[in-house]
Amino acid sequence: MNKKQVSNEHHHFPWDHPRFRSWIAVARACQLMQQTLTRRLAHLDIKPPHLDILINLYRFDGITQQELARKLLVGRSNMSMLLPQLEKRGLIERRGDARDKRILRLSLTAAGRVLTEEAMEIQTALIDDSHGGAPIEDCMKIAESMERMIAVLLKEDRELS
Amino acid sequence: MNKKQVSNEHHHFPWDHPRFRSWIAVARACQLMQQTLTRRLAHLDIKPPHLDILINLYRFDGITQQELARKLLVGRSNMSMLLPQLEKRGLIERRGDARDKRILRLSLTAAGRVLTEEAMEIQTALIDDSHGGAPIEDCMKIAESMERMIAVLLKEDRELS
DNA sequence: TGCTTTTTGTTCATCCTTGTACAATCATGT
DNA sequence: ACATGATTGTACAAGGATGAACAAAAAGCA
Repeated sequence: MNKKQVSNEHHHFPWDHPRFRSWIAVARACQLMQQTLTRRLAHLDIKPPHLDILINLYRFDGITQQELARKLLVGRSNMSMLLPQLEKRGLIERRGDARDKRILRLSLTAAGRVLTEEAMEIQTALIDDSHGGAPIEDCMKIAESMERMIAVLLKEDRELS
Repeated sequence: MNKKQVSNEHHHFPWDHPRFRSWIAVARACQLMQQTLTRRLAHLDIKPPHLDILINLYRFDGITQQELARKLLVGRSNMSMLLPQLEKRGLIERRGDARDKRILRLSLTAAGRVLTEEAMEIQTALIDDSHGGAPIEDCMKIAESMERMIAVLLKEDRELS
């Protein structure tokens, strides 16, 4: 009659575990969010990965490619593929560092800043839309859970390197 | 001194909005989860997309490629690329339907079922690990929030078609 | 100083994902 | 029955992400 008995029955399928079901929902929501954001950004001719980059350049002017890749949880080679595109479009600038000639410091151009602000408004509008007026406290709770998970998973990452 | 005054100041940057910060955390957690799962599944020679397919075949035997693609929120062409691989490896079977010759009905082979069970254990273990003993009620609350978002975003999807 | 190791960014091959165009089959309406 | 439109799966080209191999530059150390 207690919890242990109930959970020791035959139905040990993953989708019967609350945590599993919950995580599947999170993953699907992320997926849908990406797809919807892709559609809403289409007229600006950028995609979510580009926006991630632009937002970080907006916040952290002069960041390096390495730091940027680490923040976005992607490989350095990914930045090497995407950043030249944004540079050619005149949205960002890459300047070599005087002290360390390996480093390229990134910053937004005026045009890049304008486009980033426009895109960020689209993203925040989408986030507000999709949350459908859910209470802020729920968001805070979710953020805490997610940040705990991120910490755990990042620790596993470090240990492998 | 009240909340309204505080939030009406100059700092209308997205990352000052609780919902925005919360969603970024969700997205990053998903990303990390995928990467970690990829590593933990490597020795089975499958990746998260394959596991998604296998789990759905495990649950819904005889599903069609179309239905599978819809459940996974991916395009039909994606299934056309991945399923032949799994079929060649002897993990799944594709049989034509008698009544509707367009349809291919999918099912797991014995080997596929074994591998799926093994992979599902890895995934549930990872989910449990990463949640670090967080209370089940929190997971349920998160699941509810995410499912509400999914409903909203899916509705926008339908309206576009 | 000179040698080794580490860090930073690029290049390349590979795979995943998408969208479009297409062929086959079915459903619908006349 | 027959023409039209919808649905299902495939083929192909294009773009994004990854990891490994690589060159240049810096840091550590004898």
